[in-house]
Amino acid sequence: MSDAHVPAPTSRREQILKEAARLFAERGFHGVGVDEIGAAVGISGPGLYRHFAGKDAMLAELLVGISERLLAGGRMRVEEGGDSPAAVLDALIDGHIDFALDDRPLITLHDRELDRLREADRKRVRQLQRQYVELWVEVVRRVHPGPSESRARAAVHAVFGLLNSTPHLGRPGSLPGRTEMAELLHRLALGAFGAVDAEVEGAVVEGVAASRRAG
Amino acid sequence: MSDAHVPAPTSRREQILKEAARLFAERGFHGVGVDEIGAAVGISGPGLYRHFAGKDAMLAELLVGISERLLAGGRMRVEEGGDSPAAVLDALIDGHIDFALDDRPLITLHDRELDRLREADRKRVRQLQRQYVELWVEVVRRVHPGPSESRARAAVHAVFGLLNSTPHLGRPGSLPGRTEMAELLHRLALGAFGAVDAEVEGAVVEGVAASRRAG
DNA sequence: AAATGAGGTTAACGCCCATTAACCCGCCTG
DNA sequence: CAGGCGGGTTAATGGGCGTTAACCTCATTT
Repeated sequence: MSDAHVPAPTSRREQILKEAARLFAERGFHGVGVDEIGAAVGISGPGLYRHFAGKDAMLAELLVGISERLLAGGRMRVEEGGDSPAAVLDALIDGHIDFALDDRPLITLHDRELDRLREADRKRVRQLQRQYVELWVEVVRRVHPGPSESRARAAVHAVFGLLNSTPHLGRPGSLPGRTEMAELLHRLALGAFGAVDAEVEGAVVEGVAASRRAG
Repeated sequence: MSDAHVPAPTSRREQILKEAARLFAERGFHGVGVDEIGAAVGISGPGLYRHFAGKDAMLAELLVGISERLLAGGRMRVEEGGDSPAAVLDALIDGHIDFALDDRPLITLHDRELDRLREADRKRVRQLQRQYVELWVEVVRRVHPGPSESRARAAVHAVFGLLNSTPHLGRPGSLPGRTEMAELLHRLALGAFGAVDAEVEGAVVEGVAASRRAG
């Protein structure tokens, strides 16, 4: 999970990153000016250059950071709950939900502004993302051995979309609070995964039966 | 409002919109220049202003257009298959999947660049989106009467996230082809909705039982 | 007490880019 | 064949914005 338990210097740097993340998520990387970011932390304009090489550097640090933390968290959960695959999947889902609910701006940036990065950073982020996906795919396939790998991977992508849907919410009040939301998302994710190999009543789909035989 | 109901010449204008959509989705609204859009359709630069009032106008027309078509399509399906709620939900899901799979750029823009619109257009788009969501909520609640309205709405949002996940795909080849993908997404969506009120084995959640009694 | 450096400030520079001006050409109508 | 006018072109304009320069001021160190 997050390292919130460590007091953390909460230095300028981090404060800036936090505000920048919020602003980037709200109005897009190109849509927010350096002056705005500065204003958000009380200093103004080029003062940011004492802490970062430039606007791009902030985005890069944000995206690499989030990807690393997601992957690290996922690996931790996989190692810890080694007994039951289903329990591991539960843990992965909960972890991702915590992330989506607590760090909305970052989740948003994660798949919105990736292409604004320099080649090197972008490759690194993509690699981390891929590893995270594959982590999930392995666990999902242990719980649901039926479907082919490509189906499992597609399902994982889709469930990420589901879990990351919280940023796109409507007006507050029309939706459940955080704890109920977390529980609901968990259910939805499990329900989706469960449907990957389940035969929809009455209509057995060829591909599924075939891949199950091929196992 | 738009004069889209007129058959439409299918000419320049639409060609421009199509390319603009692609570019906006790829690099973001602020990330793509007018000259690029022009180049994509063979003319260059300010020639676009013979067809649109400005860059903003293109985005506005794209977003309003997509929202209107989604809502119109949804309403049509609801009216047509009036017999079984489950059948209507199936139709809604299929319709949305077709959209997500065929008009990826638009789906992306749909929830990425909404805030770049002028107040009036943005309000219109949001209203259309809300109506579309409520359409789904009603149908879902007919199929799954248990959960509260806010839960149903959250579930709909989440399933949208699931269905719209296709743009974020990895490298081609690691994922199923279009027809298998459509079938898989349909299953996942149904599985998710089915899990909204299903009691996860062993653990009955208070809220669900309560809202079911309250009907 | 002088020196240093971290962290700010405002002013200036320069590029990018949307939009506008001014001008052009070919078609279709009268 | 005159005259619009739809659809383009290139050049100019002007604002926004990232980045750099030059300068300031405390703390802390020596």
